[in-house]
Amino acid sequence: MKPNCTNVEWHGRAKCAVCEVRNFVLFSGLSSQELDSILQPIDNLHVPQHAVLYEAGTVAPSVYTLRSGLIKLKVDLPNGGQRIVRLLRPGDVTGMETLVGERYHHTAIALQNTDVCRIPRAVVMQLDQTNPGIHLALQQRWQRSVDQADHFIVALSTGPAEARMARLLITLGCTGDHPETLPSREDMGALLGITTETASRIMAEFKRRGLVHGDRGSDVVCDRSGLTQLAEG
Amino acid sequence: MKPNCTNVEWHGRAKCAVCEVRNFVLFSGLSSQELDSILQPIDNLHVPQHAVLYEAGTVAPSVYTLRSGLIKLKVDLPNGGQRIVRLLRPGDVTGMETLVGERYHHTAIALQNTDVCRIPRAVVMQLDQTNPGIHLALQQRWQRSVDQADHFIVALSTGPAEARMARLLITLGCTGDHPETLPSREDMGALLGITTETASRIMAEFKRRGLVHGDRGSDVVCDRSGLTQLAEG
DNA sequence: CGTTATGTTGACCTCCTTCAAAGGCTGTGG
DNA sequence: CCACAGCCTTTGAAGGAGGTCAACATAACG
Repeated sequence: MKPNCTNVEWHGRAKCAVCEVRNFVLFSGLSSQELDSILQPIDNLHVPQHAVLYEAGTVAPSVYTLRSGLIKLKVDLPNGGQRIVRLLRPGDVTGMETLVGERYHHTAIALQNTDVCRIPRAVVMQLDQTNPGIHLALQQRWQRSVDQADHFIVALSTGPAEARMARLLITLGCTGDHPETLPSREDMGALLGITTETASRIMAEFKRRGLVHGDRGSDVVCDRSGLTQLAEG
Repeated sequence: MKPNCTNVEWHGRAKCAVCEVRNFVLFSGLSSQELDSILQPIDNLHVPQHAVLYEAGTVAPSVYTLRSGLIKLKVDLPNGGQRIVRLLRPGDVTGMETLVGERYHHTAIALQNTDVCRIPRAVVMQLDQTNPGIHLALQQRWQRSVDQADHFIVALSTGPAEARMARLLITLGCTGDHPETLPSREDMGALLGITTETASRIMAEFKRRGLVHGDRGSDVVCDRSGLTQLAEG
């Protein structure tokens, strides 16, 4: 049986386009047979909203690429709270810490219904050694993690809460075009290092000022330029 | 002429012990000649306190390893302020973003008198391809950057300012044993996302409570257990 | 020495947290 | 279908934490 990635009859295959691993492998000049043997161990998983993809401290040698949805990486604080340190969007890779260590450093939880590919660490390591394309892609993913972490420090943990919230909405891709599904107020708080109540108050104020228009529920459309202005002040 | 790294007559060679690049190269089974040709382009630089090692946005294909001293990586904020996103200590590597892009993402400034090795990116890339040991070391360095960035989010940007300051002192290795040279109050503020005044007030309060004992100037000895208790509350 | 950065302290006010209560939305069972 | 429970969100009031602005002290430096 062919692995999902190369099986044209698999219904979820359209989303593979964002999978770096598959893309690089496909263009690496391997034979179709070699290709299949490499891709075989790659599992496609559906992670329902609020489900845990992996838990901090767990030993499980797998790397994940996000095909659709939204995932938060959080760490639990000694006082019982939590702090979200990264948001994963389609195309992002997570769990790379298992390439150099054995345990996950965060707990990964789906904020929306999400599809991921689970790639055994051995597969990544093998490809990394034999395929220069994968090698570069891996480095880029690593750097991307660093960049995203830096963004959390600079944009989401610096300045007054209002400006941070504005930056969060922009980061989430809340444009004026299409409605965007936002995280809960609690998660917003954990993202920005503020309380749930403050997050709620700020969002309510944004709605009153017309910076976000709520088409009922948590689906909103944002005033990009207005938010950008707030983000800088 | 022999490169510094392998020249036993070079006065600064003692500090090479912390240099991952050198260590891995030395044990890679290369001939002495090959070794020299690889290490030749590696420059040793002294970076005086307050000097800029590299500037954000600059194109300069070099990676640096820190041999001694302390360096801050900062980004400039739109409002004129600055935010420190990482601290580099001996053994750390920085500038790895130039392995996958061309520009530095931060400005690197020495907080103390510092010694670094400047390694052309081409050297790193070549070693990365030919030497599995270097390859793993690189990945570990990348992961270390991610871990440190996460630490800045979780420990230095979460909770009340007092707890964050306590965590900063612990992070800086302020034990009860030997006196530790601290950054300026302004830099502490940029590290924690608070104002210089608040940083000063908290440190003054710590001294009054006997959590840090100032042997004049910015050299202090800390009460580790007391700080640890504050850091968790 | 004066001059200039850096650290300290005070007063005031804003922002954010805390604690509490009330309002909405959803699912479930009668 | 309705009632009710449970969860999330919103809002209020009060207090505390941190920011701002300003004065002053102290140390570094020519």
